[in-house]
Amino acid sequence: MNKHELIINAAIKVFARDGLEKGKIADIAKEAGIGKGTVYEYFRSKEDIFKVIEQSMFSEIATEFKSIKSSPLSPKEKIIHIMNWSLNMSMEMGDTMLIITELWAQASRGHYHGTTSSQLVDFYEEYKIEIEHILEEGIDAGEFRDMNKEGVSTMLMAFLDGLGLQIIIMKNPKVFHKIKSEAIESFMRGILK
Amino acid sequence: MNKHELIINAAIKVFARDGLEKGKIADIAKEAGIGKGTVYEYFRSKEDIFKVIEQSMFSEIATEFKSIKSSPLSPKEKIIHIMNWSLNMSMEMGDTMLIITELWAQASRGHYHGTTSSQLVDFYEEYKIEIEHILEEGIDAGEFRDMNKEGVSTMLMAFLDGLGLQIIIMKNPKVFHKIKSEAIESFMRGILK
DNA sequence: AAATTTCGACCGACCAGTCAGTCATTATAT
DNA sequence: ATATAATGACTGACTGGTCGGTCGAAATTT
Repeated sequence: MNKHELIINAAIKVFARDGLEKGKIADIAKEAGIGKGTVYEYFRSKEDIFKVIEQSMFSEIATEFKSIKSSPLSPKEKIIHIMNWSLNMSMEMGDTMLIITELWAQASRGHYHGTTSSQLVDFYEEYKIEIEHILEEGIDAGEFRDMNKEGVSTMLMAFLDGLGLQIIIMKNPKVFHKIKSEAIESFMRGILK
Repeated sequence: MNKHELIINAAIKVFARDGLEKGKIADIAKEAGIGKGTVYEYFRSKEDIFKVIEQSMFSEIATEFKSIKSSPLSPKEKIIHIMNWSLNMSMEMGDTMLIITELWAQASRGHYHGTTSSQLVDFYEEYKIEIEHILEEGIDAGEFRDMNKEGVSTMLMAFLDGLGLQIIIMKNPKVFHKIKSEAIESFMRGILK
């Protein structure tokens, strides 16, 4: 297999298990079945490896959003689709999802270190606006009640993050298949006309 | 001031700024205006300091819940009260709240390290049930629609966590005062009869 | 009330372990 | 034979935790 990818997959496993700080380069190398030095043939630093993982998560989300945006679904269907997709992703992505909590922790420290905007913050800003557009469409189309769009958009993202966290933390992801439909139902009731 | 408390306050600041791993004992000591050795007169280890902070967060929440439970509020009012209180806490607690993301990251790694249940997981389990009771009361009283109580309870907690995260990450907490009422409104619409 | 002793909170130099990143050497491919 | 890739022993910076020593205050003796 392509070494680059091999290292990334090993790193995802190790970071998910031990976190970004405690996850050792030596362990990533071992997990990938290569020597430690070889890791540095493909990546400048540990930070660099993490950045690539982060990037691939964001780009997967970006791709999905683009496809939703250009789909012929109604606003209501779009929101339901986003919720379904996001929750399925939380349930299926396993190790990669675990890394999101690392990103949250980093972003929360952003205040202090003058890192005015982490990539994650930019991400939230961007998709908040995307969702606001969908809500607007829905209001205009008479599907949704009138609402504070920024509020509801923030809510939806908060909601998906929070459920993602529950899924990651709790051991029994099967329960969530039952919960998912209730969650979507309940959220939609809150915004439908 | 009481040294124990002095150290804890300094540690909250340092952990919020740098995280549990990168936050140095030397910095905590400097922040507290004492020598490094003195820190170890009051705490066994860095881990120990963190545990105390964690504990105090949990006990604050436990106290509030106990008071809600024994209050004469209607189920609907109880849920609204919980949402208000939780979101205000996220907005006002500042540094202490930043530490919650560290807890999330730790808990998410729990899978691997056989730490079958972190204190955080136990916490979620417990309050999920508390909320289910309130929902049940509300259904019986005819205030709430019939619902999958476990699903909605999980949802509510996910929702509060997610909004807490948004508040922590985004720079402008003022926006949330506006959003808060919309969030509560929208959630309640989802479960009211 | 002055001198002496005891006490323990406080301190920071030090130690031992850890780990990211380097580089001389070896293995492999061309 | 040369170039390229892979390696892991090595290094140096870093930091959690230790411990012998300091010093002001409280207790005790004179």
